[in-house]
Amino acid sequence: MSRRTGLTGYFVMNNLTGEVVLEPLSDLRKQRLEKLNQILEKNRTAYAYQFNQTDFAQHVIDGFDERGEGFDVSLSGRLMSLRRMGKASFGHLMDNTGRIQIYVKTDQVGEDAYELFKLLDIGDVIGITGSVFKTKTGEITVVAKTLELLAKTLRPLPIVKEKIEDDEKVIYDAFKDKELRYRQRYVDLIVNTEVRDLFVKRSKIVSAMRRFLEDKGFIEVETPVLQPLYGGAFARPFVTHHNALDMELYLRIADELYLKRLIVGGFDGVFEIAKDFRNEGMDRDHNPEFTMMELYVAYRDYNYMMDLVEEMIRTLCENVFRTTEFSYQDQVLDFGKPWKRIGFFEAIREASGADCFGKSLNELRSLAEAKGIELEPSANKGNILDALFSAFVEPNLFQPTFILDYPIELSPLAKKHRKTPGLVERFEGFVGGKELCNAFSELNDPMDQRERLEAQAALRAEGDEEAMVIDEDYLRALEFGMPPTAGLGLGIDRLTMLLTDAPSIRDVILFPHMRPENT
RNA sequence: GAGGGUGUAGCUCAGCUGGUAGAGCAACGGCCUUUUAAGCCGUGGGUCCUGGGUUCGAGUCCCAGCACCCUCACCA
Repeated sequence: MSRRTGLTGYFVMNNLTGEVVLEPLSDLRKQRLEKLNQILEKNRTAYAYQFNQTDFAQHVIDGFDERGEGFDVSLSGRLMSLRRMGKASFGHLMDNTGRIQIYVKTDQVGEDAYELFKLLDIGDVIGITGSVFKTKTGEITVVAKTLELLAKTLRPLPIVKEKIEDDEKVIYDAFKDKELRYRQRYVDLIVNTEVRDLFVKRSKIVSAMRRFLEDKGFIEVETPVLQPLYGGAFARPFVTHHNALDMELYLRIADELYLKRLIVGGFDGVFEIAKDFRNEGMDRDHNPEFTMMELYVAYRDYNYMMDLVEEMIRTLCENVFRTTEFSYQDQVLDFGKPWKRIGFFEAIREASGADCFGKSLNELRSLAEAKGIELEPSANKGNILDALFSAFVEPNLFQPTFILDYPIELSPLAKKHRKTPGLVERFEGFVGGKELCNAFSELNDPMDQRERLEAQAALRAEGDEEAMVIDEDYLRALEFGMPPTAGLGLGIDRLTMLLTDAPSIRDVILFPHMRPENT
């Protein structure tokens, strides 16, 4: 928070302490404010109300061959480069579509407008009208007939100079400090066009997914973010407080239990694309809030869901990217073929040589320890299997793979396997070494579900903070009868990482979580 | 949580075994009406992340802290 105090400094409040201090202005900022004053003397305002642009940079360039020289256009955008030569200047204007060169000279715009132009800085938002021509070096350019300032920048933009050499864009002194880029994403987006492109792709991925699901007849719904009980995943929640009700509420860790209530209610196919919140560690694959797509379909099982995931990802890749092959961290991913399918125990056996199926807790413990896994004394069967899987199998699952038929201990909401006791009908999809999605034939037997949640409650009582809590209303819903149902959760952020070759989840989240800035 | 790395001008970075801070770009002033990393001449610009300590003297060495990055651990 700050308010302007003339030309000597700003009063700035520290967001953490509430302390207000006078922060002196850097010379660069003093110069900008001085320019603003000069502009105001001749121009009334430096912040316009509107501008009617008729064209966009890229369209002007693309349409040049057809429309020819001398075509009149009006454009608005941000001034991104400036080459002044006395009474004439070149620069580049960047708008929503791209960059185009502009040419401003006194005898075209008039002296008043040129005087104003001299006070502009890189980063200023302007509107121009003018006609299109090609310079003698062959660049399509708009020569300005009128020029107005739409918004003055008071802070210097990190200048990124670029040159086209052999059709390759060479960037000099890129704005690349990761901390600044994440904290001031608005600057990152202005200056680093590939960042902007990535988030456009993310948007297209989500809308292609939505279109695919709607075309299948599923409907999009919204369920509570603020929940009196949380469930649907193993995770610690964020806790908040409702003042009027004077009660604790949790930010959801998953949509699952509410969406299945809707299947009970008679919807045959529902999905939700929304934020979940998990109060856990952060790393390159985890942000405390992240976007999940969850889908539930009545009368189907996990076999149907595997086919659907394959079809959905393939269709989405074709529609958005026109390809099913993606380079991810120097390897090639292929979403065009059916995914590899392998059983959970089989995968562990293949990767580690340990045959864990049907073993007792003590047998599992010695198997794991023989393989060099360190275990908490309190580790249960689920923990040990999970540890073995994470250590030996998960890092090597690069090509799209479904791991299926998990031990029942790891999956309290999944239906028992129809053939093999001790397993549930569940699969997880792994791509690029990451867990991308998780699905099961949903447990719809209310008595079985109660027993499994009670087992979770027992774990909780022993100190497992991530074990699930018993949700009586959910059990009541199941007692009204839920059709056989297939359910899926798929991480949108991770999918975006894979399809845009992003190494960190922070690169696909516009405003990733950061510790507070210490100003 | 552990280990490693980074933090210097608006941006990108130099700065040796300790001697009071530098470059390129940007900015400011001057010249320049087809330039494009425009050019030429000139000028200014710093809480060297913060706080302690050692020292005659600290950007540099020591201690503590903060932020970010990487690896590992934890965590579905």
